[in-house]
Amino acid sequence: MTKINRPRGTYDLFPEELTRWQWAEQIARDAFEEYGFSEIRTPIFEPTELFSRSIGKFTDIVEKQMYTFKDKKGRSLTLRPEATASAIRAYLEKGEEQLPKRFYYLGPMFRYDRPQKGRFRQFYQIGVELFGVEHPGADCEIILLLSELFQRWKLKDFEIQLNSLGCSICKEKYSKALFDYLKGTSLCEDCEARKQKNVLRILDCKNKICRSAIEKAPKITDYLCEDCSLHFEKVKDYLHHLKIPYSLNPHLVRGLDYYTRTVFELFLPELERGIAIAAGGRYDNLIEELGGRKTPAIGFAIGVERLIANLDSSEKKKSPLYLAFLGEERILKEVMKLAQRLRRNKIPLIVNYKARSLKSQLHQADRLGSKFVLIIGPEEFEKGTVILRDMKDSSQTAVKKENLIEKIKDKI
RNA sequence: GUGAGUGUAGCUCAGCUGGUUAGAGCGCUGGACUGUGGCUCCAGUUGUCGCCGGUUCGAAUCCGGUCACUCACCCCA
Repeated sequence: MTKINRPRGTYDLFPEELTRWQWAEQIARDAFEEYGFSEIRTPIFEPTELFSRSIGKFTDIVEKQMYTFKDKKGRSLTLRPEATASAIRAYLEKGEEQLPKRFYYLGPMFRYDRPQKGRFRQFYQIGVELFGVEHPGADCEIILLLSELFQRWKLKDFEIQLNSLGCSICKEKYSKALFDYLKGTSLCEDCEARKQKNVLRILDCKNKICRSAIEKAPKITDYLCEDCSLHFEKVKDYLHHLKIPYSLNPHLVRGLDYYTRTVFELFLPELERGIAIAAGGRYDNLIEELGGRKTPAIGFAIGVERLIANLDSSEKKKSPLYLAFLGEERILKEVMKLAQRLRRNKIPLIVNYKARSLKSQLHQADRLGSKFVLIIGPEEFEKGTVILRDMKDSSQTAVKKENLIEKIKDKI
């Protein structure tokens, strides 16, 4: 039979790697709870329209990266490419509750894209959403939380880039100004198209032609209305006050159309070609656009694969005990009974069932990383004892079965 | 979507410009060591040479196509 392989852009996680994932996830969960965020889990697929309406019809994500399919009744469904829209949908569907609301989530997202380093078709995001606080303190708190997380993950060397896109009026005004400014300048093919559909994205283009065209272009922060400008000043002020370093990047826009006012991205310097490892921003119009009341909101998402790839702490998994036996069936049965007793006392262990040389059993225990091995052979069987072998220093003692649990418990 | 590189044993890879039995290390199993791992030595074990087609007396090797993986562009977290 021919082997079946995993789909392109996906990967399998084995126990060795998962200990790092679990470590990182636990740190995130703890931090979120401390900041008053609670977990939310939403479906992995949603009506296609949820994403086309929120992310923006002319974004790459919606135009060419979604896993969209029809179910048996002909409904168009899409594997979620991100989670903000889902969180809002869930919040609205349950019935808008008292604000503010703080959610966090953790789970796989899906984008049909050519895989490469740090980019997968199924990838994990950890993120938070805060609904219902317009105050710039919320922006600061969200960025503080993000930076706190990276410190706890022992990645102190990050850079947070910050910008403000303003409200829809500022955005509109600036878009026009930028459009006018770019009239007559030649841009790359993609940006020529963006000019019509979404001018702001040109700021983000890495093409040399566009970069030089943009260099002297008006800055969006000069086009903010009084409220938005004040809001942005406050955010920066609070960040200073809390000593959270950031750098301003007036070219920072996001790939999703729903952002307003504060936007930010987090980079690690070691990461070549500057891909963001986490990003987020405010989306004050989105909840309304998805059918709710007008509700200010802000959030971020972290790319977990990119995060894990930068962790160096290799948390060691503790290995179970290994039960070896010598002789025939009745001794194995004795071992199985013993295993049952030990497990009931919460001692993790692995039983060897195959009657093979003690040498090979110890070899296996060594490979598995067991710190201790229990051995029962005919001799021990007769005497009602068990040999407890410490793999580290090769010392071993014969222990009466009755005392075994105690003995093991203070050793491990 | 565009471009480049790579597909040979479970893993990492060698195999020069085509030549007959396709190799090494690691791993795995066993032995030296009759009930004691990690070191050493010895033996054994493992292959549609990614797939399809072409050139040739002969293809892992050359050519075309195809698929997969990796990396970069693009995009994004």
